[in-house]
Amino acid sequence: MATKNKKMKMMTLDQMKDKDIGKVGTPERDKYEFELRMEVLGDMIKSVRKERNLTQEQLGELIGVQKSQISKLERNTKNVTIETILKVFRALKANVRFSVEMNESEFKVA
Amino acid sequence: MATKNKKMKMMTLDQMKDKDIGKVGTPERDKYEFELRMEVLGDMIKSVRKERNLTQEQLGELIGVQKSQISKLERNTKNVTIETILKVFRALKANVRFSVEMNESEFKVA
DNA sequence: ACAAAAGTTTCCATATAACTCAACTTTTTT
DNA sequence: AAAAAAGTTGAGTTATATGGAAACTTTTGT
Repeated sequence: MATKNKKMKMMTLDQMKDKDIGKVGTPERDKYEFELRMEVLGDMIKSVRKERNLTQEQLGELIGVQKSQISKLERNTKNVTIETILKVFRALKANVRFSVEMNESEFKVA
Repeated sequence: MATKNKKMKMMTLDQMKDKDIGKVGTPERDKYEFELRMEVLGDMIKSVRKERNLTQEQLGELIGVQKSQISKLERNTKNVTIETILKVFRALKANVRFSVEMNESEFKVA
């Protein structure tokens, strides 16, 4: 495990990538969340899928699409719609949350 | 203000709606974030736009689209792509974050 | 080293998101 | 109460996301 603290519930995707999600099998962790930047959404899907021990084909079956479609989503070959994102993560029993944060300072009225 | 605590940095969209974002002008708050559920993304855009004191037309100009397009986005007439979401919030100088949380328990391997 | 499984890529069709323009409605201002 | 500003709606166009099928490549297992 990359982190020292056992109370760790949040991790970035980079952290995830670093330690390779596949290897992490600590059973104490029954629920956690991690953030992601938009560009890495595909990696996000892949990570969660792996965590669920599913192949692209199996995930595809859950959703009702071919494995090639899953591959495309994971590899970010297209700009993706919200509906698709939700569909995928719903199948993976994962909740998606969006958050928006405003940095007041940076905005100047024209 | 709907909340008692001044350290409040997180609020749901429902809370936002309740108190009408337009009225909230407390200057102490230089940066905050709130979550949103997918279905209310349009409201999210509207709220942030209002916070920025922009009209739909002005926001449209920033992005390079007509005000009617902004209206449609705010009114959730369509399923929207990530690119569009990012484009809008980027114009509003707001950072979007997606987070995914897995609920281990709910998943059963078939 | 071979076979099987998993993942990727290309070509293609179809559905729909993104967008404009113009007319219309609602809200705000004076 | 009128005018102006802001927001909404509908019709139509264009770009592109979704998806399938099949061949291909990479990885994993034996």
